Amino acid sequence: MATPQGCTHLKLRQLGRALTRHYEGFVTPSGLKITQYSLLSTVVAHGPMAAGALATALRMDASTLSRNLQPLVTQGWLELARGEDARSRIVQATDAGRAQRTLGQRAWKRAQLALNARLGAERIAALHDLVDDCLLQLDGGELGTP
Amino acid sequence: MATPQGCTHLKLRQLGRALTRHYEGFVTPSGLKITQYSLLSTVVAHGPMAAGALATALRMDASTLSRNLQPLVTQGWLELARGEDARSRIVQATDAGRAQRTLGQRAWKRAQLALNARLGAERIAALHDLVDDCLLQLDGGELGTP
DNA sequence: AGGTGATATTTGCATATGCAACTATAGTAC
DNA sequence: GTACTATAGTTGCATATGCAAATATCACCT
Repeated sequence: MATPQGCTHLKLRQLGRALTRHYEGFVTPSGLKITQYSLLSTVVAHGPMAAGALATALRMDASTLSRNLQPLVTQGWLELARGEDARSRIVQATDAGRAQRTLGQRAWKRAQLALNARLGAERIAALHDLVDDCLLQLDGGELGTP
Repeated sequence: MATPQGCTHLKLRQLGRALTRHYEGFVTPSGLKITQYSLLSTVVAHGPMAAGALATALRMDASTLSRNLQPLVTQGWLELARGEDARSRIVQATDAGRAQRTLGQRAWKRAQLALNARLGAERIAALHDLVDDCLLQLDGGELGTP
């Protein structure tokens, strides 16, 4: 029976920082930060969606999303429209946004393949499965708070 | 042969955000944010160390560390001293810092055990191993940049 | 219609993150 | 000993992150 040693959060953040450096090296030259690419790409892939739904999909606080959208709106890659419900904002990509996403996607693909090569595709696939499992578990009952 | 699907960085950040919420629920009441606890705990465990060494240990940019130290110095938990080399700053814990770390450690332990229970100790142990492997690989040659 | 509580988003505040440029010091070459 | 280079930290800038509170709107009840 394995007993985990050390802090999961710390380990994950360290790897996160390392991965950020890795991806930024490939993606930033295309004109997007990797976090911005994730956002833009999600909207393009999914189509117009309410801000709240986007935040939920990315498991991000709504206020964080609200601010993270701003640089992309300023660049003219995303725009906010009113939904039927006047409270909600619909996030949608512009033509320029779709074009930029295509650029970013190429850069992201190179980054991902380089990562697979560096760490081993098997290891990455295993990591993905494990992370997906954890996310599913955590999405369930929010019983974890004391 | 498994081919990884999706973006490793995005998955990891999503899990990171979820874990931050989980740990903060336990650790923040003790007076520290989880990131600050990691920093304080590392310094207490290791003893006085140069800022650069600490940044390297945490795989964090030196400028990020420099700023992250400030809240802890302000609280009187850490202090900066001059090293033999007048360029370097030695980071060390105060008595209050060691006491605060003990408090934080109890809270962290509860958070970690709750996480183990929630996700399964086996799964957490597997995740730790995988993350450690990745970190080792990435620390090697910085050949990943295009 | 008016009041009440729920929902969707944004703003205030504090912290985290990293790159590039800057400062200060050390080491080295001449 | 002065000039060049390397090293250690900090500062300017931009972005990312989340909680609590504020705002706007909706849904429902009376």
